[in-house]
Amino acid sequence: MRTIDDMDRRILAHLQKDASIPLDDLGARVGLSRNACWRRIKALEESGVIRGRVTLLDPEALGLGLTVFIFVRTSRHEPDWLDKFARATRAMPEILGAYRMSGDLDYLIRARVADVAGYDRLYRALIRKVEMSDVSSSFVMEEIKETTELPL
Amino acid sequence: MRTIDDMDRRILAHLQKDASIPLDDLGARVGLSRNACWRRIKALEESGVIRGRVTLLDPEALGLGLTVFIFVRTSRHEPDWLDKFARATRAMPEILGAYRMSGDLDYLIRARVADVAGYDRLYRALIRKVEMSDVSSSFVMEEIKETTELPL
DNA sequence: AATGAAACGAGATGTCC
DNA sequence: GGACATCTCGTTTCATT
Repeated sequence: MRTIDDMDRRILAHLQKDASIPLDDLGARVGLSRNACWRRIKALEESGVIRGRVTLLDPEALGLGLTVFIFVRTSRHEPDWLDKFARATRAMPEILGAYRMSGDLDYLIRARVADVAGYDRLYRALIRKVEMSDVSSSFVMEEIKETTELPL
Repeated sequence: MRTIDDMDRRILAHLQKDASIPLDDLGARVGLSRNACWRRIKALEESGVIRGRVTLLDPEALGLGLTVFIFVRTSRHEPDWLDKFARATRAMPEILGAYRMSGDLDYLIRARVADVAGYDRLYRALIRKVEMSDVSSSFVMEEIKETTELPL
């Protein structure tokens, strides 16, 4: 794996905020020439530090005004169950995140839907696909922070 | 606000996955000329549907192997407290998401840290900044799904 | 081994029909 | 939607330290 130095971090910090910044500008900001930047970025891509460049959309504008967290407990702890759960959540586009947790909570799901009716559809589809003993949901009233930027 | 039709959705679906796709390829995939694609994208940017283009990084490669969810209850419900909480979470780069919730849970925080020691530092920094009556955390054992793609 | 200057070429941008 | 001209910017080459 590539050793990431301070200059890499500075470059990544900028790219995390805005991937469409020209190499000239980026170089000027971090104090490097255009192709020194370019070489580092390419190396970071090849080593897998950079996962990709994506376009971020406004959920509100797309009619996805409601974020919901779904807390799941299950009595079934076979690997088979996890497999089914993983396939189900990955196949449902409303589900943005799914996590197996420590503690007494077993699984946590983060999803985006239009409204409460949309949540209900998601909920029904989910329990139809995977057996769950205890499901409780909590709606996001206010999104205080939401970022894709990792701490560097 | 702009009305988003089916063609817009198809374009956005591709851009959400990969922002660096050439306009020619994008046009071929959705069945539109490069020019038509370009015009739509520009309109979607100006109307705010497209928020921006960012680079996604690999947390593991950056030594951020641990995702943690922090559940917060507070006895203080003045707008002043929320203000302080919002400023604190926004200022802490380890915190990727912060939400005011419905139900008996008051606030939920999603964060990325290196390890349990890193979590402890974050926890201490947080309670030093904002008064909280009840904080409990749960660590992510397995990231089953994590995406920035919204359902279209 | 990493950098910078310069040249090259692909693709984005803007305008025409 | 297509065709065009222009120009920015990613990419390659090479010299330098």
